[in-house]
Parts: sequence; C-alpha cells; structure tokens
Amino acid sequence: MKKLRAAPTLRDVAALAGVHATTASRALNPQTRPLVNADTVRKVIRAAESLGYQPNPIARSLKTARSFTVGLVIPDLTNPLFPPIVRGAESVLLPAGYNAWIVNTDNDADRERAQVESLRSRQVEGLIVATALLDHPLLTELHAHGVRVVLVNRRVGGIEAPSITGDDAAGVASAVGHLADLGHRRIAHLAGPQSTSTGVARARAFRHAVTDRGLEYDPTLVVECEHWAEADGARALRSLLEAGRRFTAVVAGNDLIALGCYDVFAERGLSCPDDVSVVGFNDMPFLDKMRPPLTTVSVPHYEVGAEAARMLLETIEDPDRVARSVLMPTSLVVRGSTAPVTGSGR
Amino acid sequence: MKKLRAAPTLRDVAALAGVHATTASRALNPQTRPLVNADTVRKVIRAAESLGYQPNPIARSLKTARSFTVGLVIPDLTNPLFPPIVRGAESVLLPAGYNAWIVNTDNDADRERAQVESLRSRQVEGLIVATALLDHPLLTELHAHGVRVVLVNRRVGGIEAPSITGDDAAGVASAVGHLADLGHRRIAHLAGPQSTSTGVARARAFRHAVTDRGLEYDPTLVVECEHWAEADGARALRSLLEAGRRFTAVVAGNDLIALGCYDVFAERGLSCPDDVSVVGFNDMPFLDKMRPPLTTVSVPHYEVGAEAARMLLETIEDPDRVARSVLMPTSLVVRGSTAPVTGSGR
DNA sequence: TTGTAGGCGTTATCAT
DNA sequence: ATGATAACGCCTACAA
Repeated sequence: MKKLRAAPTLRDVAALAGVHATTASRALNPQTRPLVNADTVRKVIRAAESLGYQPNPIARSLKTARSFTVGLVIPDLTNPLFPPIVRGAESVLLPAGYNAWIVNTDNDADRERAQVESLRSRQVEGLIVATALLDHPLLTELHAHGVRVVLVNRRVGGIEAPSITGDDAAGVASAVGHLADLGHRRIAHLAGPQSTSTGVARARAFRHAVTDRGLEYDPTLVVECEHWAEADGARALRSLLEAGRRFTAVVAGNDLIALGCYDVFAERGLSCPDDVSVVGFNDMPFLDKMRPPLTTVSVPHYEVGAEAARMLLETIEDPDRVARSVLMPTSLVVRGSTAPVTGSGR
Repeated sequence: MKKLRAAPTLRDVAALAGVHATTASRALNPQTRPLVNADTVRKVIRAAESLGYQPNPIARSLKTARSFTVGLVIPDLTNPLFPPIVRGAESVLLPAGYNAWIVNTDNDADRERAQVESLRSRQVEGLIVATALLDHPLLTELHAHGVRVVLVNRRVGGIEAPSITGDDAAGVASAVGHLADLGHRRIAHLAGPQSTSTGVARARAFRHAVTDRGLEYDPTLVVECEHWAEADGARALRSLLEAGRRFTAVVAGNDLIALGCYDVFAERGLSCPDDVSVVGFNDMPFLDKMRPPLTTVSVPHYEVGAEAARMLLETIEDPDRVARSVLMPTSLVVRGSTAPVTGSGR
C-alpha cells in the first residue's frame, strides 16, 4: 500500500517560512496581504509554492460560510438545450474563482428538493435554476428564505427573482411572420406545457402574432403538449390531424416538439414542407442535418448561461442589487422545413 | 433585510434532547447507533426532526476526510455522448448516498488539471474520468498517488485503472460486416484521434475486420481526424476525395465524424447512400431524423456510466479490489445511410 | 506588523 | 451508555 503524503496545511507553510500560521494566512490572502510585511509575504509565498500548498476549501467554508461555489439546477442534461447554458455559466464562473456544482433533477420535484438541499448544505453561494415552473413552491420558499437565485430560460410566477430568458414573444413573432410571408393563413401551434412560463409566453405570443398579421386566431389549432418532448409533440399533432383540423403550417413550442411532428409525417406519408411547414424553437445542435433541416428560432443559450452567472456574481457581491430580468435576443434561422403554401393545403 | 435563521446544529439537537452533542451524534449515525440506549435514540431523533436538523457535510468532511462525493470529469458536455453517461452514473450514485460533481475540461489539459485539483481539494472520494488519452500525464500521476479512478469510454496506456468502454472491436466488425454484406469492397475509415484509445482500437479493429472479410486493406483509405468532431470528419473525407481515392463506403470513427461527411456530400453533390454509404459510432440522439438517418454502432452509454459508478463504489468500499476492465456490448443500428453498392462506385 | 486564542460543526478517543 | 476533550484546517477578533 502506498502511503499518501497528506496535503500540506497552512501550519506547514508557516513553519517552513518561520512565521505563525496566522501570518501565513494573511500573507496568502490577497485581501489581508497589505497588513503584512512585504518580505514576510515573499517568504510565505515561496514556502507555499515549494510545498505545493493549496488551501483546504472545506476548512475555509466551515469557518467563513462561503464556498466560492454556485449550484446549477438543470432539469435534464440530455436535453441538448442545457449543456450550452452550463458552459456559458462556467465560462464566467471559473475565471471569477467560482466553481459550478451541476445537478440534474429529472423534472422530479422530490429529487429537485433533495438536490437543492444538498447544494445548500454545501454552502453554495447562489443557484442558477433552469427548472422553474410557474407555480413552484420550492423556488418560492427559497426566495422567501433569501437564497440567491437566478432563473434561466423560464420564470416563476409571483416572485421577483432575476431571470435570463430568450425573447419568446419576438421569436414567435418572427416565426409567424415568416410563415405568413410564405402565404400560410392557417397556422397551428403545438404549445409547450402551460405550467411553464415559456409555454405560456410562446402561446400568448402566438395568438398576438397571428392577429397582428391579420390572420384569424383559431383556438382549435392550438394544442398543449404535456412535456417539452418529441413524443408529446407527435401526440399533439396526431390529435389535430385526427380532429380533421385544416392547417398548412405548425409553430412548435420547441425543437423537440417539432421533431415529434416529423415522426407523424413519416407515419402518415405527409411531406414537410410540401404538405406542412414546421418551425421549432431553440436551434438545438444538428438541426441543419435533419430531414428536412428544421427552421427554428435561435436562442443564444451560451450567452444566457453566461449572463445568468454574471448576474449571480453581482448579487453575491452586492446583495442589495435589485432584481433584473433580461430578455436575450432571438433570431429566426430559416432552413428546409418551411416553404410557400401550396394550392392543396390541408 | 430578512434575518436568516441559522441552520440547527448538533448541539441544538442535543440540548433539546437533553443529552450531550456526542451522544446525539452517535444516536443519529446508523453506524454508532447500537452504542446508545434505545430511548435516548428516540429522543434524539425526535429532537432532530422537530428542529429540521440536517448534518453539515462540510464539518463532517473536515473531520472525517470523507465527502460522499465523486467527481465526473467530462471533456465536453455539449457532445451528446456524455450526458447519458452522467445520468447513468448518477442513477447509481444518488441512491447510494453519494453526490456527483460534474466538471467540464473543454479538452484542455490545464483546465483539466485545475478542475481535478479542485475536486481533490474538496475531498472527492474518487473520479470517473471520460477524458483519457493514451498518454495522459495527469492520470498517470493520479494513479501513482493512489487516487481512485474509473475510466469510461477511453483508456490510458501504461496504467492499470479499471475502465468501462464499449466493445470497439466488435462494433467496428459489425459495421464492416454490414457493409461487406451489402457488397462494398472498398471501404474507407475516417479514424478518430490516435491519441485516444478508442481511436486506436477502432482503427485496428477496422483493419482486422476488413481482412477477416477477405477484403484488401488499403492504408490510403484510412485518414486520421484530429478531433472527434464534424469539421474534422469533413476535412478527412475531403482529403480522400481530393486524393482521388476510390471507395463506396465509409466507417467513421464516431457519429460526429460521420455527420461531417454529410456536409461534404452536400458540398460536392454526392448522394448518401447512393454514392457512398456511411456508418457512425455511438448512436447519439436524433440520428434517426437525419438526412439520411445514420446507420451506426450503438453503445449503451447510460449503462457505461452506471457500471463505472458501481465499480467506483466498490473500490471505495474495498480498496484492495483488483482493477477490472469491462467491455459493454455494442449493437449495429441499420438506418438509411447504408445501401447496397451500386455499379458505378467511386 | 505579528502573535494568541477561539471557534466554525462534527466525530474520534478517552474517561466515567 | 454517556460525557468530556480535542482535533480536522482555516480565519477573525483581539492583544501585543
């Protein structure tokens, strides 16, 4: 068995430098360094380097109740939407000396509660949360307890937490506008879950965009999906078809719902975009290689994550900062799933 | 400003139960519970519950040098290959009372070193590492220092660390066999980086599979990609085409390299599978919706992650356990990117 | 400018 | 069966 040399502690450094541990602590900490003699500082730093000293963050946390760590609460890492948010957040946090603790909730409230509890007990200094529901008791609680939270992507009703989201209204408007320009008059909306702010915002934006374009808003052309997933998108589209609704285009709540439509097209021998045009939302990776390449609304997820991290760091440094809500600009990416309306319609 | 009620500590529980903190500790800890009077245990537990007591893992770590946390070292979370590994690992770790710290290295050695350092300083009890290179000084070092490491997906040369990988040889053999059955005789291989065990293993397996099938192995039909990415796959395929090589099928090192080929097909007006068949590796999500749907070798990544976590927990509980290397079974998923060879060839 | 003392919350060790 | 004491490694008063 190999004997593991224990990591050097502050006392080891102090001993080597011939000073007291306190002095070593002060010398090593940029905050308190001015308090100590320049020569001593140099000696201590040299000692620390020669021993390969790394402060023990656990001991530090215990004493200071800080951790230089923030929690990222993600509903599902396998949804390609979220990894770019994570990377964006890390791109800001790591250079600032913070670490990110990523947890998956699997869209499960109990698991979310347990994970958040675990983060809190490890003294995370704030949370970036991507799991928000409009009615979200846990987040309401955390907010009431003064836990620093920044929401990404979705918001919670009734609390004033800072949030960074895509501009759903503008995005949906650009999608509807694009379809209208192509001559589509009967456009369906496969809405995301109405338990999420994004689902509601996009559905509302759809209604407004349609009427703004002088089209008739037909509520029977709007179906809610239970989850933001392919299977639910497929189910929603099937229900429209089976009810005999007529439409020539679909605005999907997100890309996965749009891809679910592709499955139904294959089942029923429909052609996209010849029979039906489809627009997604998010611009997740690889859409350009789909059959057909999916027209979608691009959201700058990396920037969403980065901005959320910046905002969280701001609130950590200045707790009295007022909550802001930032809308990140979206852009329409036109690909092959949308085309001018044909004579036939459906 | 809201006053945050500090979390109750063990002393609070002890005081409420009318016992000493030590006793409360023993009563709450299943390991030591038998040492204390059943009545006392009940009193303490009741007190703990009424206060909502949660042990402070930081203090516990400081004292015990344990953390019930393991680190997951991932090269790039936006590569859809890795999230399922993460979830598989979590599916084992969380129920066992462990947490997972996920870190992204961006394929950068310095960043990896920093992240691993940070994990170690937080007392993680082991590492699940997906970033292995054949020549990997950091991992060699960690191994020499006795750090518990389980490798996933890829291995390191020269050290005997347990590893969980897909069965590259069998997977490539099934891909080559499929193409041979379709009549292909001149098959190219766009190999992954030869700095990774996977890249090497698949290239070697390709050579063997080709000759096993009685085909001629032509080294000019094998090109190494610098990274496991679309752009590199595209570059490699272009180099073959520009050199005027003749082949009717491609075995790509992984799915991303295969998708890079799609870009080149589009550039040059080639049709897949009519002009060239392509097989990928990994079966990442959404391949069934690509144009054309990609034939690939499926690797059970979720299970890879789960198995790695199980193995790591085993080594934590029984450090003398000998390192095993597990090959997870792969399966060929035939889709639309492969077809019988046509007369023309190229 | 530096040192001393004490404590963050928990558990290991020794004593009762 | 329970209590007292000390220690994990660090930092923050306070004292010198």
